[in-house]
Amino acid sequence: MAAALPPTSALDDAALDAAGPAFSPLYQQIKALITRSLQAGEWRPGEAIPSEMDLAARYKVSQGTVRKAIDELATENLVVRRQGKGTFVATHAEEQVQYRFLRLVPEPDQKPGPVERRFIDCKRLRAPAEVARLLDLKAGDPVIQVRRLLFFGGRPVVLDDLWLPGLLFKGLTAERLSDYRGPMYALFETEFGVRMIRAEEKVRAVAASTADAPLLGVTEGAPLLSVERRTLTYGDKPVELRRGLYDTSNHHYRNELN
Amino acid sequence: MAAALPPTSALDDAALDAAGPAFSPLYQQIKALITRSLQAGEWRPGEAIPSEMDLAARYKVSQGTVRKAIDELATENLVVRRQGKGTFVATHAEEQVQYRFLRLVPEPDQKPGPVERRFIDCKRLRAPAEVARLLDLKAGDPVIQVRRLLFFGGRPVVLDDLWLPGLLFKGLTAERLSDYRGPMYALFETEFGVRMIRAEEKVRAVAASTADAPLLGVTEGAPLLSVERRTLTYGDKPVELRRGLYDTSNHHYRNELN
DNA sequence: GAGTGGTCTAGACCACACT
DNA sequence: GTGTGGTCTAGACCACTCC
Repeated sequence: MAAALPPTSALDDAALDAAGPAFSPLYQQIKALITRSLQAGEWRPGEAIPSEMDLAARYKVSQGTVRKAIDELATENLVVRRQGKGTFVATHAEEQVQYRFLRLVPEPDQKPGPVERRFIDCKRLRAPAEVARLLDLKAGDPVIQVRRLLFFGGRPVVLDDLWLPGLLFKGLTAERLSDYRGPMYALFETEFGVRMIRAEEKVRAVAASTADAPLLGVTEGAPLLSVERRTLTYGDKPVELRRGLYDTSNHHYRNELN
Repeated sequence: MAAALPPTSALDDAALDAAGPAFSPLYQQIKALITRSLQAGEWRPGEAIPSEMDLAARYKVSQGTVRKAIDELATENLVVRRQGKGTFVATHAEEQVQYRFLRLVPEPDQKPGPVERRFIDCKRLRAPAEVARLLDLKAGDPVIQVRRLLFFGGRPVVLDDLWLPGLLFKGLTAERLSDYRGPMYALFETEFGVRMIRAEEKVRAVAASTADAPLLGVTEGAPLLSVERRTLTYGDKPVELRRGLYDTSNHHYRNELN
């Protein structure tokens, strides 16, 4: 580790004046360095990162220290370890489950039918104050709004409204969304270099509005699950806002508590 | 480790015929042994377990192996590590947050008022088929049903219905529930020796029924969040079934996706 | 067989809490 | 000071994948 400070090194007073503890374990520093390389695209999604021994040599630390750093990156789903092969940059493209963040599952008695998508709208507009605030933008900044339906077994179940920062997603059109095979987040990752890392969701029960009810094939006022998602990329920077309306007649939102 | 098999030890054919891989890392075996002691109550909730060095000596393995076992137990919230003090058996009694499993949070504009509880009912009955199935009981086995309301800032927000295996919770009465200060799971833990480890929840949007609406102070048909929880103890044994109805006018169900 | 991640060990030292 | 968990190291061997 040439650049990083050893844990016990003295710091000048100016550094100590800065906020936060002027100390972090070596493996945390290594983790931060690897994360920086991931963010900078030094290794592309799906590719292998250097082996633990290589990284240990690069950063001048022991393999065990690199291992602990990678362990944490793996539990945060930034990388995936595969014994005998290497450690790979996580991707939304080659995942076992289609939608990593979608917690909606069919009731046990339902047949898991095929999933279809229909993009209703994709337009550019100026960010309303609330959207701007949640995306860390200024009100009036360009944003892209996308509206789409998800069908399970031929029936509409999810109505999604998305807001994306216009600057990050230049050139996004309804056509590109429709043509792309695979999860939307995989397209964002490969075409726009925006990697969805984690998300926060707020779930509520709401009544179907006059406008939304026919799209989901429910009666006006029918109870729907409202799922507001704020999706973050590296450094907890928000890059997507999403409001989903779920018809939970034959599906439910599944969650595990630990 | 006297009893546990070394990772590479040969097994006779009968053992190989049994389902599952006939191998687990040493630290997993240690983890299982510690878990067994936790389950058996060798150390009570809130108490410290032996130090890593002591456990290493007891099981005849290195401290690092014990450490890895405890690390996993800590991430599963079975124990809590405190630097300089020791490792402690997790408990619902002395927690920073009142309700570890309750994901309901007030809207940002709401003042977080005091939480009050009101127990409406606590009766013994025979398990309906569905309840029995989910609790791994036989239909007709004795169960205890509890109904209660949670108030936030004086207003009813959560209506809970619980089903508990009658054999595990002998002597549970509405009075004991009302008199107890602290989370219900803490009472279960200290009075009945039943430790809630993790849970699965199914969330849906439903319309308020004629019977439930007045309890929550909403109009009939108003959209409510239905939260079905199945709570598990050691060995993933189900020990509680719970159906909550949440009024999400001023609160929401919060979730983090990774 | 070579290379990768996974496990296990033994020992050193650090940070923290109690006494 | 003593004891606890937390970090870091160096080396050995195992399990898996691919050539």
